[in-house]
Amino acid sequence: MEEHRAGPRRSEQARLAVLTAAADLLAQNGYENLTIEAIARQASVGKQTIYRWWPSRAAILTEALLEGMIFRQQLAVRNTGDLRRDLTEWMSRVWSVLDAPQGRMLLRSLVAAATEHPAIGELMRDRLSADGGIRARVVAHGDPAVAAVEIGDAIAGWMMMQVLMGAAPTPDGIRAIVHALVPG
Amino acid sequence: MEEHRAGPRRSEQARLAVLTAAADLLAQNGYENLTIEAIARQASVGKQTIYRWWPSRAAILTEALLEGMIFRQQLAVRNTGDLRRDLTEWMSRVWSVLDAPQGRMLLRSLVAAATEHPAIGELMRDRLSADGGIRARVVAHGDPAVAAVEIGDAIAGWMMMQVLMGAAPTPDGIRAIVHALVPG
Amino acid sequence: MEEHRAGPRRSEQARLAVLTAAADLLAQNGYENLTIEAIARQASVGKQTIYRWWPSRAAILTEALLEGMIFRQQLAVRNTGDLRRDLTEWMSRVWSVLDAPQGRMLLRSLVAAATEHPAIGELMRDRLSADGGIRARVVAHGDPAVAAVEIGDAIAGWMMMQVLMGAAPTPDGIRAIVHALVPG
Amino acid sequence: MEEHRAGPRRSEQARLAVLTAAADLLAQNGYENLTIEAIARQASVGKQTIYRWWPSRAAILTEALLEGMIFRQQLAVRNTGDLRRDLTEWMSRVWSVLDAPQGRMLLRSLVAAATEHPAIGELMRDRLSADGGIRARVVAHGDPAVAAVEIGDAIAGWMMMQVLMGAAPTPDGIRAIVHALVPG
DNA sequence: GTGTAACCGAGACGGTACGTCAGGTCTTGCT
DNA sequence: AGCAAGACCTGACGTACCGTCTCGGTTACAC
Repeated sequence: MEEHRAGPRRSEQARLAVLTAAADLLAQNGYENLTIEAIARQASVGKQTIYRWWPSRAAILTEALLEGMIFRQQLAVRNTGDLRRDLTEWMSRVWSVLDAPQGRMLLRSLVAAATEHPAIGELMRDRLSADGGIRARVVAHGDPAVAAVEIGDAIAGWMMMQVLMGAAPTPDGIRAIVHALVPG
Repeated sequence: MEEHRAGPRRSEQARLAVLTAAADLLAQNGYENLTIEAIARQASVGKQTIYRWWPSRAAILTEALLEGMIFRQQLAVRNTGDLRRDLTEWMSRVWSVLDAPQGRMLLRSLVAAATEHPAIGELMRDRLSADGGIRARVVAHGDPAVAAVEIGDAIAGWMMMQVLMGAAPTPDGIRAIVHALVPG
Repeated sequence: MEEHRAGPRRSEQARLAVLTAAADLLAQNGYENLTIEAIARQASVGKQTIYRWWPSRAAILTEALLEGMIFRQQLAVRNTGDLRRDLTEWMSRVWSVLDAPQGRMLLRSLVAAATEHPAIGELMRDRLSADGGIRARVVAHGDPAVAAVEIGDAIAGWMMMQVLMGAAPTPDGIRAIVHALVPG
Repeated sequence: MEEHRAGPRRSEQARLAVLTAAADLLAQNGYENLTIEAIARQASVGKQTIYRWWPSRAAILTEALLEGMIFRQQLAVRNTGDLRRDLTEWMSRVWSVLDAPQGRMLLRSLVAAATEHPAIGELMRDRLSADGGIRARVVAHGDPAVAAVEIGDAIAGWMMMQVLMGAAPTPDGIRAIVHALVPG
């Protein structure tokens, strides 16, 4: 049975204002400088409204990620039949996004958030492991299902590693990792 | 020519006390709760002594890593002739270290620190990419030099990814990623 | 029209706790050793609560003075008809207060505070210049109104001077200054 | 018998540099902002040299006062035969000195220093109580010796009071206090 | 309609940590 | 042994946020 209750329901407007503000501030200042007070200020929302609905900074970001307010792009992997070429091309596109003014900061921030909240790690993996039908193609390629998952993680992990080291991945690097992971 | 100056020199005792305290507190409380004040307290050192010599929390950790106060283990990759088996065995050993009471927390903390300080990312890569002569063996295996580097990063990145997602890597997972990266 | 605002009001309890703590610590340790942190600690109040409402140490003392938490005594000048005798007697009483265990320290502290905050100087003048109807009597005595003010300041200034020099005023000294200022 | 000792004697150059620096900084920044470190820096002197020879900030100022580095002016009271006129004229001159750019700050600073060190109070009294032969003239005027001292203190105290209250003394005020203290 | 209970914005509260400044002591190499 | 330089530990500074709380105002269902 549903619980019936008087009074107003949760304000969708406030919820969206918070998520938007959080996403904006994250891109501008990085995770370390993302404070609840700043989010409340930017969103013109009382602090209590935030504490009422979200248990942590990371929870806000998780929701913002799920709402598509961060990493909005749905980068699909094309299918030309050549898996290596498709993956290489897809990774290049992902990198061009991350190299945009605040892309690096954003990814670094999300990694930081993930250290506090595994769910964010999973969301990042999903965004960075080229999941659009790739798995089936990897399996079709000859690798068993379990390897398909691991290969996705390796791709995502490799990209994270580059960002954490402040490295700018070269076309050669991308080609090499794809060749190593997906034998022609 | 050396610069000669009168007056007291930097206190090696204070330096080591700070690094030790930082390493201990990191393992106990995680990076988010690692404060300069706590380090100073634990090390019986004035805050100013820390601010005089280190520009940031992350810089302290970098130095502690380099001094071998964190991840002390020198996990060598054995050479039985079978690269896949050697790597698999090495990764399992690394994992058993990370699964020790504070291993996971430590790695997560270092990832968080790396988001603020790329040098820490590089140090982690070195510790996690099985660099002891592996590169030569990978090259001997048929992959070009560039791929050897990328494969190392992929291994390290994959492990970081598992930790961030809170996943406990299975023997199957390890075997799969090694198979994917190092064709028999 | 009054300004209406939602939200919590200023806590009177915190305000009084701060003023009381400040007065106590002043009497115990002197102005030089009166720190905001000690006041906050003693009053069980956050430092920010102090900084929110008072711009300086001296402002806290001013308010404490006005609230009668320092120099609580309302030392009235009696009127026996003999102005010289009344003033002499009043100054002796003031001195006995200042000679009490912490009286000297308190006055010295207030002088120190006054060097940073003229308003405290004015409050001290009021407390030390025997203003209760004296002015009218001085005027009635033959001195013009302006001189009445100056005579009050001279009395207060003389007492401050004695305290600053660490001197213990003698009955003779008091009698002499009263005679000099108020011709019989 | 004199104690013979090896090694260099106290450096007069360092001593004067410290006193000069202290006097300059006092006039510029006020007593509250006069720090040992700033004096050492300004005087190009090691902190230890200061701590070796002076027990406190106030002791430095006392010595600087005695050396005539502060309130250098020797304001003499003239003798035209009219004591009231002479005192009034002298006080006006003192005030014009105190009203010079840093005069007020200096006096306020000295008062603050006196709260920590009675000797400074006495030095100020000497400078501000018109001691040059005035005492004899006051006595000759008919007041007993003790009153002469008190009258001097009252003059000095009155001036301090004006400075502490941030008041600008008017010619009328000066005339009034002189008339009150020195009956024609 | 009218309670009434939960929502909302604002922001004060007791705290913790920040990064800086100065205090007073100690150490080093020079003169 | 005095000196300039400056590292050391200590502790206060004034600021930024934390997470909790208290206000007045505003819905929106339940009676």
